[in-house]
Amino acid sequence: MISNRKIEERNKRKLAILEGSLRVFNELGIEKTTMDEIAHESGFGKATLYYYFTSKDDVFVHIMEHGWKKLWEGIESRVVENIGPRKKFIGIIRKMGKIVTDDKILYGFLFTAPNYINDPNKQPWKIYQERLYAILQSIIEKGIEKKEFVDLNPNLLMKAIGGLFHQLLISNEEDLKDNEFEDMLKNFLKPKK
Amino acid sequence: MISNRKIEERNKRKLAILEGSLRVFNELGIEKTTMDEIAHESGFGKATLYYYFTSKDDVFVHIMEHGWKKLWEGIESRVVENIGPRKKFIGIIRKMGKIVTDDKILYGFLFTAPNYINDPNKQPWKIYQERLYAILQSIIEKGIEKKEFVDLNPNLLMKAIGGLFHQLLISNEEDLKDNEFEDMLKNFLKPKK
DNA sequence: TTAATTTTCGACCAAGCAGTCTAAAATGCA
DNA sequence: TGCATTTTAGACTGCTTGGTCGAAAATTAA
Repeated sequence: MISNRKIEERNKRKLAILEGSLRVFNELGIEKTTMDEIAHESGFGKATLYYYFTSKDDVFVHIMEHGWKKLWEGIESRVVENIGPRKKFIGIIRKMGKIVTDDKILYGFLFTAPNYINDPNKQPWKIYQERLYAILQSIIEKGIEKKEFVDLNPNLLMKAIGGLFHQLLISNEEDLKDNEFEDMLKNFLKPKK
Repeated sequence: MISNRKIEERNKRKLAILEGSLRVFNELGIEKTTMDEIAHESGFGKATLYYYFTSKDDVFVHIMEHGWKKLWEGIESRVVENIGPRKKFIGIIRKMGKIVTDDKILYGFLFTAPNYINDPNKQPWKIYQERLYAILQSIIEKGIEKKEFVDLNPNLLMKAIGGLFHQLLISNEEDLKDNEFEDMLKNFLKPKK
């Protein structure tokens, strides 16, 4: 029999293992991290890791999925808001900024994680990633159409924003002021006269 | 005795090994690349690799050093040119863009290579990297001072440019037009009114 | 041609590590 | 309390892989 409390405790332990893994992954890189190290860091025996996860890959996949899902779910509601593309875009980016800066370790890892898994069928986080990109892309297109954004190849703007975002938010500078970021963003979106 | 021709041939072979390594590193990632694989790809026996390089780390270090050195040397002469910061900055960035797009495989690898070497004393490419950053940083500061650039934290602008650069130039899009890139850059640098 | 030097390489070795096995400890339940 | 289930873990295994060895092949110089 599987009581609800039991399941919850199990999930807590899974999470503890994931958090420990993340710390070690982050410090040593995925490949240099051993399961023994993860076991030590998260305070379980190695065999216990294999009780909760099927493999090292499995641990990695869970971390990725959790992070991307959280990011997607954080902005999901804003997608259907009935406001102009400029406002919507800035709103979404700011929300993402908050989520990411709230857990820099996780997202620092997420955004720089190498292609550790090769099999595309075993990358469930990609669903969320692709949704996110698709949404942003479509907002950018609308923004350009309505002359609220600079008139550039949307694909390119998307990449630039991605780069900006990545570089700005992953940095562990404390002096990154909210309004500075927004100024820069606005500068980006400002249509040419 | 060591004839000049001999040395040159040796260097050619070293280069062939480095090129083979780069291909494999790029395809599989550094960690998943085995010395046997590199040997196969570059057409030598494994032991021969160790005749030319002392270790896998050594191969990696040589690739990094070669790439960063090339980038630095490509822009070095422009640093002392007697022109305004705005022009100088755009000139340098464009030159870097050319170098990078001319060897996307190398620089794609360079810009995304994980911290494979931990010992900071064994990262000779950092010299070039740091010089490059320092130069750009100082030009940005001058540009802001002279009101030729947007008035933002230089550190932040530096990061954004890095992100832009990275994302724009590494993409293997063929439709990345020169003027588009420049427009975007100019938009970035345009001072607020 | 022959002796010295340089270059090449496959077989081998040892370390490190993902994943397994077995059994013990803890927990739940009657 | 005693039985069944769940959870834990250290020892072990087998494979992968960085790096070495010793000798053979190629090249050079006389």
